Amino acid sequence: MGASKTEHFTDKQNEIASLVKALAHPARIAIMEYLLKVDTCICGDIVNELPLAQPTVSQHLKELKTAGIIKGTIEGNAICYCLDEKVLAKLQTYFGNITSKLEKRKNNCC
Amino acid sequence: MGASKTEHFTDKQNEIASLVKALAHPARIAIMEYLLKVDTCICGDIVNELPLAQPTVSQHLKELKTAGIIKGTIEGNAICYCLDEKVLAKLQTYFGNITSKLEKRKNNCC
DNA sequence: TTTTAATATTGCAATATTACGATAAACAAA
DNA sequence: TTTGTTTATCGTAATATTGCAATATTAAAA
Repeated sequence: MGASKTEHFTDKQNEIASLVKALAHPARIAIMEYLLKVDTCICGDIVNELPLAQPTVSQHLKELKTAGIIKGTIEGNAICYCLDEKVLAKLQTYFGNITSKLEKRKNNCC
Repeated sequence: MGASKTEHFTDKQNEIASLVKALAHPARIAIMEYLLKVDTCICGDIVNELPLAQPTVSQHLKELKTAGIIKGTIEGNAICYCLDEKVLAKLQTYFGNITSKLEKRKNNCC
């Protein structure tokens, strides 16, 4: 086994799980935070920012890109990366709905 | 390898990554949504709600519990599960900060 | 053209995850 | 006590993830 049984869940559940999975590693959280910090697209120095070898960083970037969290456009012989606002807004909305539903209910039985 | 190099990242980055990782599977998203839907602690029928075998569900519940997303209290010979509002609020705040920072910057160069 | 710099891909080893049958443990009910 | 119900754990197979050295690719610069 080892493969998730995605076919049994709703599209929305699979979508959220896949977005969240793309961020389920400290290196990818760090990449997102770095792209946020520099406050612009960054062309180049992502590898130098992380305590990981270049192929490893490249792999993490690929996962973020595949999930849609970041976008990368070729800029000369470097690549310009930035965050996709829409996709991150999706996550914010999702967790916002969850906590607002939880706040409304005040029967905290546990 | 296969093991994440968590020691190279900040505590906060590791914490968020670990929370997010606990939700990085459609079954665990489904469990969270079910606990939200029933609008109370639920004692029992989580296994019946999911298209997975009982040991598999038990394992997913354990991961959610270890990460702190859910709490489980023994209730007779059943177990009463519910969401931990505080932990989910942490995620909401995190993604809220990210999107609000992204919205402020209007230099969308990509 | 040759060199240099930036990024991607390949291949592989170590480890983690997912899933479930079998079984155990805990406890209520008969 | 025996039985049934609920949940956890063990063991194991299949698959995925993580990390990096080696190498390839791409394009600017010399």
